[in-house]
Amino acid sequence: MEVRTRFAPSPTGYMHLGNLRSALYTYLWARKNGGKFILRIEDTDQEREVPGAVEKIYASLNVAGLKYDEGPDVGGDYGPYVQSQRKDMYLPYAKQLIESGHAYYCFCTKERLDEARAEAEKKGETFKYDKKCLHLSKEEVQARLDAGEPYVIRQNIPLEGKAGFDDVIYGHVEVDCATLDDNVLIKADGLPTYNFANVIDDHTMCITHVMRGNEYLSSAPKYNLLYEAFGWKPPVYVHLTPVMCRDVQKDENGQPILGEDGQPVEYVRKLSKRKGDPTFEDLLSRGYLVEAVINYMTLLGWSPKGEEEFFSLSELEKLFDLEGLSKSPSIFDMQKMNWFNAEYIRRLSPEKYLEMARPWLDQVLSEEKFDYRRLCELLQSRTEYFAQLPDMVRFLKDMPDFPNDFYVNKKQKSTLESSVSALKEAKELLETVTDWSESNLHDVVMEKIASLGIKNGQMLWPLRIAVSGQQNTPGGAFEIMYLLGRSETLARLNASLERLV
RNA sequence: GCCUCUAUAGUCAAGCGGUCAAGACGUCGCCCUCUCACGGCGAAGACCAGGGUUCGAUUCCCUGUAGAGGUGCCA
Repeated sequence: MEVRTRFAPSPTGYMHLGNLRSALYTYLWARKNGGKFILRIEDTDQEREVPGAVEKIYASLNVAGLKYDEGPDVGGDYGPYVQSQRKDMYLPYAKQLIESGHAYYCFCTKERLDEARAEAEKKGETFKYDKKCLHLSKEEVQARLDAGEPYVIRQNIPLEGKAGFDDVIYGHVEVDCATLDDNVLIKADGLPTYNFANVIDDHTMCITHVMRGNEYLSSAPKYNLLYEAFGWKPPVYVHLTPVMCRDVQKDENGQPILGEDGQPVEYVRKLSKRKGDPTFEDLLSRGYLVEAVINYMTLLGWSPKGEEEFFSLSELEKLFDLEGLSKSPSIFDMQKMNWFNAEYIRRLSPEKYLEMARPWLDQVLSEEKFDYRRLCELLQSRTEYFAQLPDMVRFLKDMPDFPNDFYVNKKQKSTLESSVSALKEAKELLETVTDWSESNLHDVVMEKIASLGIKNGQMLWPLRIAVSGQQNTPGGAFEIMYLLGRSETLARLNASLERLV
């Protein structure tokens, strides 16, 4: 049988990284088996509808390279692929369940239920609907329906016995029916709840593997009861762990709460856009590479067989398996994300790097004044993500203020005094130099160092400081001087020397 | 509170009864070196606790603890 998987987000906001990873695994499993990957939009909650969110989903899947075979904007034989457009499909199935005694009409008002819920909570009990409407006579139900009274349809869960299902990752999961509530299947507005729609849609769309977030693990037994009631074969369930984030506990003023040891109290929570965690789009806009994000996210919660950890999407399509999925939530590690990205950046061709770096360099420099090609050679191994670039090169445009003790460096045997004399020598020498190529600068300065009989660091360290104003720079003194050009270099050298004497 | 799931270094994780308990990020040290990176070499660092089962448990079972999820006419 053809494998059919689906990614079924609700259009409530952005593509966060946990969602991206679920989509990724779902996509990979379909590809691995030569099956179909389907996009379905779950928009049955009209109140939470966010305009433009659906388009964001399309766009994100598109840039991620997760091409779906069926979906709202690409069509397919099992449409529509938007739940609100499938509205009329659900009621007949619900009525079928009513006929077979697996569901029933309920006329209880929200107010009555809220009260009961509050009361149960006060007593420290779990609220369960009391099945009041289950015991209504057929005639009464019909009469109230005819009178146009608002109603919902509830699942009739047995009072006793067990309900369970089999999950590829978690094995057999089973609960007592007594702990399960009679969930609403069809809401008063006529739309199905997720609890109902997922079963109907997955079945009618012939989904073979239901891969979805872990948050459905505890309600899956109820869904299986529904499959049984219909006499349908349940899909293969694969419940995926969420992506977590470590954060510090804050009080109502946003101040960190300190523990007994005086350290902020940490806790683990799901990645959240609202709490400032990056979304997929955020990472891309900061200059992370799609391939790096995909690679890292895949490995966060899944492990391949061997030692290799760099994979392209098409390699993953062959390699991916369900066995390597982990059971416990994993914490998103920005440092490792950065490392992966830096690694991908280093593997870029110089041309590609230049192309990607250019807009970021343009924010502070201009290509007419600076040799971008040379600059990029220096920058490539130092870039974790492109958004770092403006800060890294700003000193080339404007000479920063810096304290004179920058010149003092024990390891380089550089002191204020040695710097003054070295810089004087350098100034004298450089003023005579006309061939401002990097190699010539190197040759003449090294020659001078040799003739003075000093250590390289005693000349090169202060020289680099004097023309860059920074202790750390991408590249050394020769590279910086070359990039700045002759007149700017000499101007900076003079100014720095003046401040020193 | 109740229900479900999870538990190997700071993080991601391999392991699936017998291992000196892989590997990667991060950290630290050394080398390279005019700085920072890159690169090379090396180091420190883990089986949540207590009971079982077994000749032998990180691995299987139970209990506890901790964390996560659920407990919605949200998904």
